[in-house]
Amino acid sequence: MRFSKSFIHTLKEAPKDASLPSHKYLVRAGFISQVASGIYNFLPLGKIVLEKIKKITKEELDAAGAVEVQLGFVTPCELWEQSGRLAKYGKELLRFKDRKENCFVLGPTHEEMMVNLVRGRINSYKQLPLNLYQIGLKFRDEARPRFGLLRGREFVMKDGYSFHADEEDMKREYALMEETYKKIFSRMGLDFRAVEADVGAIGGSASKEFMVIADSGEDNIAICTQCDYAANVEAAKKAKRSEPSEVPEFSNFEPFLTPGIKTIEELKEFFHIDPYFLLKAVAKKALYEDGEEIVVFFLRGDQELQETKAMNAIEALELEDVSDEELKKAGIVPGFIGPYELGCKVVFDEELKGAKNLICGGNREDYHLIGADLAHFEDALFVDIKEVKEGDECPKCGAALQIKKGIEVGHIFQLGTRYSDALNATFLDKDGKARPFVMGTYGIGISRLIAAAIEQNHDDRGCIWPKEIAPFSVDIIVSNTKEKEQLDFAEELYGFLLQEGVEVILDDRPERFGPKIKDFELIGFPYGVIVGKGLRDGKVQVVDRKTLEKEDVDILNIKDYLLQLTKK
RNA sequence: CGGGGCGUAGCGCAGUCUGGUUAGCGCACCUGGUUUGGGACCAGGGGGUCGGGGGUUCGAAUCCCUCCGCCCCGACCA
Repeated sequence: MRFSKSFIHTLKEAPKDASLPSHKYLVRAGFISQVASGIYNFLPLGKIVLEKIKKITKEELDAAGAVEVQLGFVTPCELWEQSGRLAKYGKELLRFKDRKENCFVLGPTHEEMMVNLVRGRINSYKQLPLNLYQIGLKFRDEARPRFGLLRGREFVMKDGYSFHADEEDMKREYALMEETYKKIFSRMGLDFRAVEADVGAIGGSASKEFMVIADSGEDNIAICTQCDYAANVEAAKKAKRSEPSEVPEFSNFEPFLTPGIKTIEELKEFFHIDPYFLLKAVAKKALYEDGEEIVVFFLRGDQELQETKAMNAIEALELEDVSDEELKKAGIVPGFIGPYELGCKVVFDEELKGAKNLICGGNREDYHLIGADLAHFEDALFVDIKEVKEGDECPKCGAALQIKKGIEVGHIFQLGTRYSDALNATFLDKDGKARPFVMGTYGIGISRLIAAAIEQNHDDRGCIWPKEIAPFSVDIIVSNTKEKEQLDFAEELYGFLLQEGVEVILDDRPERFGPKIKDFELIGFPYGVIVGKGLRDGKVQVVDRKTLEKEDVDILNIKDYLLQLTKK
């Protein structure tokens, strides 16, 4: 492609509404432009990258035996009613009516459509398994779209759904998809981790997220520094700790006057005790489908509550903070909350099972209880509700965990029969009995990957594209297009590389050197060839975008040099 | 949805508080010339419903009402 005819328009200044590097650079370099909140145009450069990502995804999925289809973007409300998601999905579903007053939604995901497509066509266990996928637009009317392509309302997603006769076969496919996803993201040159994820209210089955490691990520993930353990903090575990060597001795279980001493920090000072032996109470308001209640979560004093775990523990839809006033109204004494005779639901962290020699709140203003032994609460709910922190021990190997930020670019899920049940999609098994399909579902954020790649690979000059998804691998810069020798040489090199199948762009614009090299750096082509003054001495310069190092190359060798460089 | 901010040329902004020539600057764009290895220079030029509607006023980008859009923090969300 010739730069002069390519509809590439770079900007010197970033649009003011961009904040993240990927957003700024993708707009400045002319990859995308904003249409409305969370909706973007893909300009020629952006389109090339998008197609490359699609292509890699398709190749690997096809190789794994999945089959591509394309479902309607506009889907009838009826299906959503059948699955029960029309109400549940809420405002994120963009609904509208056609001229005949039929209700439709713009598909935010396609479980319903895909199940509907398969039911009636697959009738026998002999036709299973089946893995169908599509790469296409999704629309979710997000409350707050942001960060450019990272969280748009309209976005490109690959979504796949597999159908199986039994759980075991579904798990086999799930493992195959995990391997396939790893191949896909590796080919794209990304630093990523497959992490264990929260399965949430759907429950029961496993789920993994694929995270591109980047500081601007919205998810926190715990990664083992030694083994391959990695998990979203919403699901991360840590190894069981051994008790501190210094155990406090309490002769009795009794109330103790602690005037105005409320926080863990204050208690630690007051009693000169390791917070390990303090019982921390975190009160939350839990919302359920049919009401709400106050729940108190207890942890050791040196731990923090992980809200997603806590929410799952009591099967709540949501947890909200409670004010001191609300607590008092419920007869709870903020600052002095303990498990004894507390008039609400309590949950203990699993680490507290059988714990003793504790200090806990006395449920009475200015009193704590010392020498508490949780053996009294044997029948209470003990589950993992604590947040994993930097430096905690890995549950698999015991080495230190580190916490990093990640951008979720893929998610695989053992779905089970949730949708096939709801939509009555069944097949006949060997015994001629009708059974619901056992399903898996697998997603990749295709357009989000464009932004994620740049969040991970950029410097203060612009994008640094991984080679596999870069728009063009070589940018031939003609330093001065009025110098006939330069232009002729560049044209010849351009023709040669095209013929050799190298993805090359020729910067033949009648600009000076400055803007051209700036654009090279901003757009982030992997290699630049500067055809300029050095030509007199029989040299051109090759620039590596990543290192910004320049190397003089003899014009007699440049063709081989470039072929070598861009060879896959 | 709660809190904050913004809306003036394709992009970035000044002007608004304190109403008053023809609404200005940088970049980009067009013409001519010079220049040509790190976002050139000189001269000339084109481009504006000042987000929309309503109001106050002799007079509104500027004051008031209202609607819309966009961004940020949070809540939410795969």
